[in-house]
Amino acid sequence: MSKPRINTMEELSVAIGVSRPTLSRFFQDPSLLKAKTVARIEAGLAGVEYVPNFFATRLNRKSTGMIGVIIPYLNDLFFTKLLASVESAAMQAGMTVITQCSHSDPAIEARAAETFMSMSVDGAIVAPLGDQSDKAVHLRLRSRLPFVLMDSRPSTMPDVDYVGSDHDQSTGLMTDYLCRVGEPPIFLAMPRVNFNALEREKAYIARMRHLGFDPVVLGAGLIRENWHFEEHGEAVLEAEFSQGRLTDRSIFCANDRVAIGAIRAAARHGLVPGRAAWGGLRIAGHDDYPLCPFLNPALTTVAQDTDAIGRQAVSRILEIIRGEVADEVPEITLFDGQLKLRESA
Amino acid sequence: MSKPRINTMEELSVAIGVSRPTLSRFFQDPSLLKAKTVARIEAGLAGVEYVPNFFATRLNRKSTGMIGVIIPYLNDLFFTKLLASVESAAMQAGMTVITQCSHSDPAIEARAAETFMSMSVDGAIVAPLGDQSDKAVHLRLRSRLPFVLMDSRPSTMPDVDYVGSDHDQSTGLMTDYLCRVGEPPIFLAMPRVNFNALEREKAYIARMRHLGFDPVVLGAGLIRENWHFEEHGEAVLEAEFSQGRLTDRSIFCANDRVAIGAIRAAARHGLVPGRAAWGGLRIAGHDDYPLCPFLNPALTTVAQDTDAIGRQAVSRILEIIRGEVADEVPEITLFDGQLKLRESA
DNA sequence: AGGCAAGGTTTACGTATGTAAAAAAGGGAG
DNA sequence: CTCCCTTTTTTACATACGTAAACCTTGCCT
Repeated sequence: MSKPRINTMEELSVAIGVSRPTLSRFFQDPSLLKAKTVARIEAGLAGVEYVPNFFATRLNRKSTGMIGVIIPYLNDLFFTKLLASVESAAMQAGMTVITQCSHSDPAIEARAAETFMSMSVDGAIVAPLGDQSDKAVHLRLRSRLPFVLMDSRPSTMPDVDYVGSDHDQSTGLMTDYLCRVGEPPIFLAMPRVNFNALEREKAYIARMRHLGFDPVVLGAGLIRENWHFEEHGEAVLEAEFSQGRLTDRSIFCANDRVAIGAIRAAARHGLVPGRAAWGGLRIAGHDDYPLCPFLNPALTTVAQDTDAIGRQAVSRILEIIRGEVADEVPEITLFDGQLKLRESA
Repeated sequence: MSKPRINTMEELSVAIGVSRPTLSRFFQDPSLLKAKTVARIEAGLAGVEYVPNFFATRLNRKSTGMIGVIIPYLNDLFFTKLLASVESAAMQAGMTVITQCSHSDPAIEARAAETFMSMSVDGAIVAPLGDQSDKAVHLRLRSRLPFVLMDSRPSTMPDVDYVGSDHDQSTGLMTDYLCRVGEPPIFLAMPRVNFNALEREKAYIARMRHLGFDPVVLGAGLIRENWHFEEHGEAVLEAEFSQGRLTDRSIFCANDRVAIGAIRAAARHGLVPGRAAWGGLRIAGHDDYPLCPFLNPALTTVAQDTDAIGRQAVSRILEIIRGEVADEVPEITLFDGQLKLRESA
């Protein structure tokens, strides 16, 4: 019942009665052939089990049609959203995306980079780890193939193509809002797993100073460098609330997952953050994690435009691949954040 | 300053002064060579920029050392946890994982399968879509290479290797618990995006009958086939609560994301689910989504052992790859769920 | 010194396809 | 019917490495 299996183009050519080079052209671009020939090949193909060999195909081509993406961490909906956006844009451009997750381990990140070079991907989009990232790996990758950083970047690589959010703007936006309608906020820092952590902290401090308030950063001391953000947020605020401190303050969390932990800590102490709530406690986040609207209370936050970031990263890497860029002129694209006013602040 | 770039093994062999076949053996297994030779090659390699060509390497090998994984949806922490577990197990076995997400689109799933066949992955682990999945695609993949289904499976493929949770057990566990300490639960169904949705529903009904209670399934009518689970849970219960119905009942949600929406709906009506709470409303979930402990109230649920599932899927595919199995004897491995008693029920 | 074994080198062929150039076939117009 | 143009086939070579067999070194042992 099953179709006869054919392993090589050679076999296929005798089975269909068309020459192998013609088949080769057919698989690359059927429009190069006469409609009649195309029909004949397609008919033959329908009665047969054949898949062209990926490796042989790419071996002797200039372009592999693949773009490699490295993300630092999988169990975070922010990165999955970003990845989905990248994949969608790449697919639309006819590219195959190879994703590797570095699992917050520099060694794995390096191995992924090695794999990409070995596979001659047409370009690489990398969301780096923080200081742990081996800069030499990024530089080596960049020297070998089109390369763009995404989501966060080291301050030591200011001259590399980069697509991300404007954290001065987004953090400023939220700081402004919180100052305008209530007590100036305290900043609840996040683990320093990437460069954004520090960038947002700095942006908050700068904005507060600009507004004439004293910045206060919380939780920077006991920050462990891991991805258990909720735990971190809860632990820091639990320590405060249990001493009766901060129960009527405004708390701006470095990201939504920290804020989720913060809200949890508040709940354990019978506190309900939110403008209308009794007591004056407010909690805000950053990123617009998909679950924000469903939290209790719904989390006020500032959204990163992950869709735009993903699309722009792909669009930029395609430009570089196609050589449509002046060399040595890296492009930095920053997207604005958008205020999402909900219940918690 | 940068090292001279070398593109082929041939070039490398003249640069180092070792024959190409020797280099080939070096890259595959240095232990085949004398320590002195290995040292010489490594020294040469250190002064040079060379990465073996992935495609050429795999072209003429029997094994590619890759295993392909298809997951249906990225923006769900359950699948990312599962994927992380698979990747970790595969890496430990020295395999490279190629992940493709079908984005809940059968066409993309088919394309991913095609890619895997084309790349001659050593085996494929597939978490299928629901009824939309093209069964022919799975069967074709299975006929070509080692294949195991993961997480959910169609009832029409009972004779295929499968690793997942025992939903009769897990759903029964929660049903038992809810019946024992309170009002028999209503079941809040989830969108039918995969086969687990229906399987859990059936398991609930069977267990309720067995306990002598009348099963009641909610939300099965307005189920849209998409992954907006939280929205679904909130909408269904909003409709009930706003009519004053179900406010003192036990509600067993088909998964945690539905439960998150359910809790949200409750909160909007001033209801706080939980055993100790006033009113008697209880809400429970399924899966142990990573955020469960941080919800307000913390969600009582039954955990799937994603780590075991991922490891077993890899371990099984490796068995098949190595031919350590009697043919035609598919293995079905189901892991037990574990009750996670928290606050909401 | 001669014999022997281990490790390396040479040589040659295989892998499945891309690609280019020359030769042949086909089809339409005059 | 013949010429010309387009499409396809033929032929040949390229891609980067795996693999096997025969040959050559080297060093050790007797």
